[in-house]
Amino acid sequence: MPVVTLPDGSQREYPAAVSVAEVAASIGAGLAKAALAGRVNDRVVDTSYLINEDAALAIITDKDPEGLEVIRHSTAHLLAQAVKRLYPTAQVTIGPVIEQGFYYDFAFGRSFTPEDLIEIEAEMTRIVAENYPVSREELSRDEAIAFFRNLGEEYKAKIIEDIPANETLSLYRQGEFVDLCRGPHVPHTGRLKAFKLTKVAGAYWRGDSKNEMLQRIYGTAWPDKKALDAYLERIAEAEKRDHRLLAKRLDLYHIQPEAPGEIFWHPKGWRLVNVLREYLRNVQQDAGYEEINTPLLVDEVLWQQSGHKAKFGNEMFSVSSENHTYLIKPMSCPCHIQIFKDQLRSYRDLPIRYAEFGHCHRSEPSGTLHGLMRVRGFVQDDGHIFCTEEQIQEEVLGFIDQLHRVYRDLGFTHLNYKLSTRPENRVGSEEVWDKAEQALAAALDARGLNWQLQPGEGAFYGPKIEFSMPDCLGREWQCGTIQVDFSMPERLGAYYISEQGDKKPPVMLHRAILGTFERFLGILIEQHAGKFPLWLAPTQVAVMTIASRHDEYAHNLTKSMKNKGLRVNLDLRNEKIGFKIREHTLQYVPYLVVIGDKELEQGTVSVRTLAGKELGSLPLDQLIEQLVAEVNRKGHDLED
RNA sequence: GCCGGAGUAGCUCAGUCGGUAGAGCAACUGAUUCGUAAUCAGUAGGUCGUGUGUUCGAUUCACAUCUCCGGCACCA
Repeated sequence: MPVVTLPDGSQREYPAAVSVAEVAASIGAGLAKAALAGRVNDRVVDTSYLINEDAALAIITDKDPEGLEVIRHSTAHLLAQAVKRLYPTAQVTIGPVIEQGFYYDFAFGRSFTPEDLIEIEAEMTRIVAENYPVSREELSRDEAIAFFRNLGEEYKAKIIEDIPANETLSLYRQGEFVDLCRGPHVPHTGRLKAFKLTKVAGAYWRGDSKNEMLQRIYGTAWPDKKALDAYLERIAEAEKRDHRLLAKRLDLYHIQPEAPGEIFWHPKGWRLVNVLREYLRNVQQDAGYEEINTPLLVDEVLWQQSGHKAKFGNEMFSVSSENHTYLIKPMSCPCHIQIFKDQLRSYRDLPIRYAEFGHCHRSEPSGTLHGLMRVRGFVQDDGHIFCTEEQIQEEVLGFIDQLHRVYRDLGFTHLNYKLSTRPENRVGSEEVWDKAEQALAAALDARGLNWQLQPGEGAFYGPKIEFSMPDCLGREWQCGTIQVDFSMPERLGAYYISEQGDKKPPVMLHRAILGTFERFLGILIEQHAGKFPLWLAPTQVAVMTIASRHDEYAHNLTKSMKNKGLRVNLDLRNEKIGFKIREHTLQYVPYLVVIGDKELEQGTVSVRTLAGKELGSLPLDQLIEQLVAEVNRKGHDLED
């Protein structure tokens, strides 16, 4: 006599074991129709699940996040069924739900083409129309292995072999198709109404590049057509923010085949870089850093000592001259240590903070290059803090605060925090790694930040906090970082004299706020969709004349504004004012100044904002004052 | 690096089932001196990513190669 407790607290008693679907039906026909799954005592189960003792139950529909997940998971099965019908030699492997959709990996003799996707999708629609019930059955592990071997599904059998022998596995059957799966799934294939296959790609079996490559098909699925269309439109909109497109339109940089992964910065893009650089100089100066500069080419001997050569030799560019091989620096830390150890340091000197806008190169694999986000030549806002163990906590906290200030100034409100811990390939003792990892975790906790652990993802010399942000399509990129390093100073023979008079290696903190100017600007462009706040905008003001008799006046006021440090573009072309307004608007210039007879007579300027708001005529001095104030405010709200 | 897709004028794209290519915008020239998102007319512009092969003939077919795009693996 199970008693079922519903989310509103009400209870229903049933004479015998009852399925989730039957409970839903006993509540109402609408709910029975909408039920996709059930949550029984916090476990998500099929609607066919039998409740035989007292339990809490929530009926899951497509309004619940779990419901959407079930839909996507079942759509992955639907995809696999369609593929098996059309291409019987394809073998199924795994088909998980991912953010916004799902994928399924197949082992198949050839690649799927975009044309195949259309046919597969049509077959999926057919299977939906055939409306098969989705049923669950259980098998022992060994039975399951035999079952899939018998079907010729070698990959599935291999997956099951990795599962402990005593476990019972569940299979899901819909029509002729059977797949190993934990579930739960929708009750009928007819419940899958809105899906789209989005792309094909290769993917390594078990995620290991030593293994063969499988064929992965990605798709997305939603409760109804409207939600699917809304999603597709959202993606299309997001793509318009892509920094690669905007940068072309705004004339910021280009890349060409002779220098893959290297940026040709155009004047306007370089202005952005310089604005950021000057801003960071000030921030770092305030935080007690001294700016230094170190060589681009350094003898490979140093990289051997530091450990870089052994771990990352393949990714470093090299240059030979006379009898030496020089490696182009992939980072600046060993060089900073050279400056530290160039004189005898005392504990009284610590912490020593060095900063460098370090121009580095890394020979990144060709397939990874991506606009400004992943390049081979870049400038890091690199910095190293040499300190004692006791000073670590304070320095890490100070850095996090400093980073937050910068990100806020630049218009970011949200970033993701990750703690990456010891990788397999590493230097330093376990004890030292323990200390370093704990120090970073403690700092994150001290600031009350929500962070995610990434085991094994740390640098070879130490763990790191990663500060990352998503691009316009949701791909995450690491920007800022701080890393604790107990090893490299000692490897390179850097010491200070402690209070007790003995030589000790300093702790080294590697840190970057932006990470690299290139990647950060990519994110920044997408964040603002190319419409930069005044203090960052490459061109802040466009001055345009109505007729050539206004040229001299326009020249003079442009000069006055430039003298106040504003970046002004003077447009004297013989074009109609509407044409000029349009062009500068499309270039996202924040302030447009129009000069005609009226302004000439009154000694004023007519001002219009990028958003199309007319500020009317005002004296030049007043405009300059307003703009300079806005620049200094760094775009923080006018209201506060 | 691996799998797949793509590369035609400065940009966005059309086209050629093998007979050396076309539009819009931009550029240039001329006219227009104009008040808040496109003034009009004309001109010029391409060894169809690169190389090799097949062919009477290749931008089109084949092979190789480079770069870009989407994933995968990588990311100090």
